[in-house]
Amino acid sequence: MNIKDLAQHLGISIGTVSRALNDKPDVNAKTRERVLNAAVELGYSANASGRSLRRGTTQTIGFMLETGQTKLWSGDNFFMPAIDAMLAELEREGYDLIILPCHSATDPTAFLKRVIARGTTDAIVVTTTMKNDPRIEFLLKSRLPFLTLGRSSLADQHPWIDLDLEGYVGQTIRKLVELGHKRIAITVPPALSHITSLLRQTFKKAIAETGLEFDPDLIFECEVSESGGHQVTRQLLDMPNRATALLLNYDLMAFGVYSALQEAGLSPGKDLSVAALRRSKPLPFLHPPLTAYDIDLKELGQTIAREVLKVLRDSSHKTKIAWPATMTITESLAPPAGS
Amino acid sequence: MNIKDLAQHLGISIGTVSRALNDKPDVNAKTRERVLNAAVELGYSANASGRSLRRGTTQTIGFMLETGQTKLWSGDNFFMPAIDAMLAELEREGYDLIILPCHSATDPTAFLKRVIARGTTDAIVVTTTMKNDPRIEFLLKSRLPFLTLGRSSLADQHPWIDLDLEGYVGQTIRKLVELGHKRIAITVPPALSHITSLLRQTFKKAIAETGLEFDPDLIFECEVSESGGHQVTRQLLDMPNRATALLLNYDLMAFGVYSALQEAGLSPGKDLSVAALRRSKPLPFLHPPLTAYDIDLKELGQTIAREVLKVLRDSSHKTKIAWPATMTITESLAPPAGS
DNA sequence: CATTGCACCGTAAACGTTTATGGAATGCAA
DNA sequence: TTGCATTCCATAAACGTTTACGGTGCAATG
Repeated sequence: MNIKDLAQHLGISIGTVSRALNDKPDVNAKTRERVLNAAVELGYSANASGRSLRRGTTQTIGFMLETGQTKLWSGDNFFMPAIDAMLAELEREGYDLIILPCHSATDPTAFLKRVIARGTTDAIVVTTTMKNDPRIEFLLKSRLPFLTLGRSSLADQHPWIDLDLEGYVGQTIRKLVELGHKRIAITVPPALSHITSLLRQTFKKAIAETGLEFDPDLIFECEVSESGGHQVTRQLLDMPNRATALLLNYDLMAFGVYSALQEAGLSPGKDLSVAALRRSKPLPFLHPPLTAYDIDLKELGQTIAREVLKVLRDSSHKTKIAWPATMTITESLAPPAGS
Repeated sequence: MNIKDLAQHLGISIGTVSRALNDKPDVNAKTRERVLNAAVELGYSANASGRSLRRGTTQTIGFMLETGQTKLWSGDNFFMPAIDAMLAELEREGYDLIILPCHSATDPTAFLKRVIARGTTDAIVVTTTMKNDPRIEFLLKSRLPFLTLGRSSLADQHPWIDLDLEGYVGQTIRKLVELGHKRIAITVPPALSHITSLLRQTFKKAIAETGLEFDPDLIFECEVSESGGHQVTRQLLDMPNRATALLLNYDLMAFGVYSALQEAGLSPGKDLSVAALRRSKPLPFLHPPLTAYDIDLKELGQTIAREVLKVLRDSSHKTKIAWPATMTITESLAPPAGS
């Protein structure tokens, strides 16, 4: 089903068919209608290769995903609701979205290089951005518009959207201090990730701003999982001058935290205040429910879509968005035991 | 960076460059080497549109995903490890994989129609297959090779790979009967899904085969979530002649089951045997650990990739695979309380 | 009636590849 | 020397679009 077939079927030239389908001038209203009807009737859609070869544009946004990653930005079903929202937003502007999965064993930069050279997308959204990310150096040299989810060390040179972790940390700590806590702990993922150093710095800064004393031993670098939470809690409980509040960088760790507390005859909230930076999943069976930040993934997806289009249309546009979220405070936060 | 640029840079014709890059004959060994070196040096990859326009093939497999779906085949991070394995397998054969997300509000059949008409992929993998699935009727009429994950009512006419739920259910029930259980319950998702009717039939058949009496009241149609599990357990405990074993179609429901049991002063395993059909996530903090089927997602991904290529190369090839899994039996299965 | 302007349409070039075809150069046998 | 096969390469067509350009027919205008 070519444009040629369609033209033949209608008894007109392919030029006219193309103009009719693309809302160009120089085509009679009746003819246009005939063409449009025939197109839906025969199920014609312009061949993607032919069109983009001629146009020099694919009308497609790429969303690069590294399979085998389970960091803050990629894990679980975090992306699905955001992608759903992106799709709706992009469709209104006539763009498609495809997800480009990069195999865990292939070099992400080489992968990007091929994608760009082949011209499969007009712009690209990059996930799981790392602090020193070779992909970004490469993208900056290329001409392809891109937007990162997460910040790299070159954040000032490229458009990005990131969770406002600084904000979440600061707000939580202020709340804890307000409740009377003096020794506050935090978990951070193992070194590689940009998040690790960001959290470390932010935590230190936030503690300093409240006038508390900063103790590096209260930063726990640990596995991002349920058992990681369990382990950290055991460590924490064994400390001589132990913390009275714990800030988790991943909500599911709370399972481990809660169970470790129970094993020690302690209860969350009362004996140890617990909060998480981002709620990745509703956890209705944690008692008490967990204090955490709820992110509006739908709105986030919309924003990602809008911003990537802005960058696409104006390459000088440098989006920099620290994404806000609202903390839902529950009984997992309480004044420290002694007070 | 065209093939023309590359040819000019080397001082030879584009025809020779193309032949060199594609391992065709009629090109001097030295010339070929020069071309290949220049290609990597200048970062040349053939433009996708040009190539596939000429070749009539995109060397790409599509993986259709419906965002906003959280059924057995799509939810959570189920796909990621499988896709990772698919990528590795496809790469060896020179194929790429792209994920095609379909917005929750757009008609999946129309979406497919566009994808096919535009010729974006050479074959397609369809997920969240439903019992009466209009997508499949359409795909059967089209010429595009496809493979479904899950079975439709037209399963005998198209290639599919599906979880061997019949096997899992049968094996579990035999095990329970062996332990002495006489009244066994099962949960099924709300009606729409193919899985619902499949599970109903399979359950009935498996019960009959063991010689037990079939009681339709022991099939609980409920929400696929933690709170769904909670609700079902409450219902179950309130029955006069209550079941002594419960088979969950979704492992995370176990959170709700366990907590409802505890609230009633009962304990999982001892007072109610609990098993799940598929372990979607390790749940280290359930005590006792949950009996469930563990699926080898890596091998599954490899198989999906291999089979879709078979279908692509031989359209008469009709893959039909009920995917096996091994049950890990724990103390969540025990003889019924009275025995 | 001749001229002009306009609305509409067909023609052909171009996008970046691949590949069938032909042709130049070389080597070798007669 | 000629003839012929072989090796290597250049040329050009083709894939399905879009779009600049020119052309036709008709109405309006002088």
